[in-house]
Amino acid sequence: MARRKKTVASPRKLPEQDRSRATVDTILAAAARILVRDGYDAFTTNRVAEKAGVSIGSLYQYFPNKDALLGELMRRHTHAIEDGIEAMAERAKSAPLAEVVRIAIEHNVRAHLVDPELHRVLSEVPPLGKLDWEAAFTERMVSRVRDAFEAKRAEIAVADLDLAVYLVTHTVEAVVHNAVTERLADLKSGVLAEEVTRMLVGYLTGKAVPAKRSARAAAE
Amino acid sequence: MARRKKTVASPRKLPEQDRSRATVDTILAAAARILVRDGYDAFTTNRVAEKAGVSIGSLYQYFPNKDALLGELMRRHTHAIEDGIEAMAERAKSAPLAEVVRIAIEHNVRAHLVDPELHRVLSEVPPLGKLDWEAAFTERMVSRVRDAFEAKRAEIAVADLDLAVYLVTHTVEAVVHNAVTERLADLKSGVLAEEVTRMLVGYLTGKAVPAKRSARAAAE
DNA sequence: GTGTAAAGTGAGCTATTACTCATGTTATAC
DNA sequence: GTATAACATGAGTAATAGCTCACTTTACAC
Repeated sequence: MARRKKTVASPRKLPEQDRSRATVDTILAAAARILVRDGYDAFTTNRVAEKAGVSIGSLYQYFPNKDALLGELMRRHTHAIEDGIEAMAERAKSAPLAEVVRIAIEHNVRAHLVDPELHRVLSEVPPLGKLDWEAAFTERMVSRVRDAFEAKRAEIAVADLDLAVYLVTHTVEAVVHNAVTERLADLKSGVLAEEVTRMLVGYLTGKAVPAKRSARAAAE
Repeated sequence: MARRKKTVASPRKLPEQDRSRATVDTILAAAARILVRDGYDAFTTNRVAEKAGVSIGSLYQYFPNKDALLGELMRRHTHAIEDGIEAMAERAKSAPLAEVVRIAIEHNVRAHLVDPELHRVLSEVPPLGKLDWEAAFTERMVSRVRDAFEAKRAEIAVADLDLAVYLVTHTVEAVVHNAVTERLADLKSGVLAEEVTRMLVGYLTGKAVPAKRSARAAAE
C-alpha cells in the first residue's frame, strides 16, 4: 500500500463514448474476477488493469482511487439485488405474519444467490468493511421487519419487540449467508427457508408450527 | 506489504529469562491494543514494536514473521476461552435437551465475553481469516452439538438432524457474535440467552416453550 | 480535412511495509 | 573476573503498493 486516505468519491471522469463505457465495464469485470478468484490480497489496481487489458492510467481516469473501484463494484452488485425489493415489501404489507417472515427470508436468499461468490467476498472485504456494506442490507431488513412486526403486534407473543426483530433478522442473515457455502442445495430447494420460517414463526407466535409435507406445496 | 509467504511457524527463539518473557508479553499486548483500537490496517510490525517500546529487532527475535505474531495472539485468546469447555461438555451429557441448548449458548456467550473487542477483531482479520479461526470455534461447537443431539434424538422433532445442527449452531454463533456490539446488555443479563434457548428448543421439540420469569422479570 | 476533446498509455515517483544484520548491552556460569 | 550466551537495538534493504503525468491515439463536429 502506498496511500489510502480518500473515501469513495465519484468517478474522475464520466465515460461519454461507448468505447470508454466498455472500458469501465471491463475494468469492473476484471476487478470482480480477481476478488472472487484470488481474494482481496491480490486485488491491486495494477493487477486489475493488467487483467482487464488496459493501462493503469485508464483505470485511474475513471476511478479516483482503489476504494472507488471497490465502491462501484458494490454499488452495481447492490443495484442488481434491489430490483424487486419494493415489490416484496408491498406483498408483505397485506400478508399474515408467517408470510412476512417467509418473504423476508426469500428476499435474503435471492440477494445471496445473485453472484454468490462476489457477494461473499464483498462482505468480507476490509476497507469499507462488512460494517458499511453487508450491514447496510441487514439494516434495511431490520427496518422493514420492524414495521411489519409492529403492524402484526397482536399476533406476536414476544414481550420485547426490539429483541424479536433483532433475533429474526440476524438469524436469517447469518443462516442464509453461511448456507451459500455450506448448504447450497437446501438454500436453492427452499427446504432451508421453510425450516427457518417454522422456527421463527413458532418463536414469534409462541405456538408450534407444524411442518409441511416436503417440497413446499402452497396448497391449503 | 513487502513479503508474505510463510505460515505461522514457531517462535524463532524461546524466551528463557524473565526479561524476555516480559518483552514477549509487552509485544503481544501492544499488538492487541493496536488491532482493537486502530484496526488491522494499522497493525504493522514496526508500529507494534514502537507501541510496545521495543525495537523491531526484538520483535523478530521471538516472532519469525507477522502472521506468527497474529497466530500467537489467537492462540492465547483461544486458550483463555477454552478453560471450562470440557466441564461444560460434561454437564451437557446428562442434561435434558433444553439444558444442552442452554449450555451451548452459555459457552458461546462466555467465549465472546473474554475480551470481546479482541475477539471481534480477530474474527474479522484477513490473513488466517475467519475461515481458519472463528470457524474453528463453530466447528467444535457443531461436533459437540451433533453428539448431544444424537443422544437425544427421540426428543427432536426435526426430520433432518444435520439441518437442525446447522441451524442451531449458526444461529447461536451469529446472534451472540453480533450481540456483543449490538445488544451487550441483553447478552450479559442472560435475557438473550434465554430467548434464543426458547426459540431453538421450541423448534427442535416441535412444541412451544413457555417463557420463564427467571433472571429479572420478577412476579407473575 | 482540420481542430478539439475524449480515451488510452506506461515509465516511474513516493510511500510504506515486512524483515535483516552488524553491533551493543545485560545476565548467568564458572 | 571473565567468558559466553541471552537479550536488545535500529539504520538499512528489497519488494511492492497506489497513483501521477507527460504524452500518443482515436473519435467526433464542422
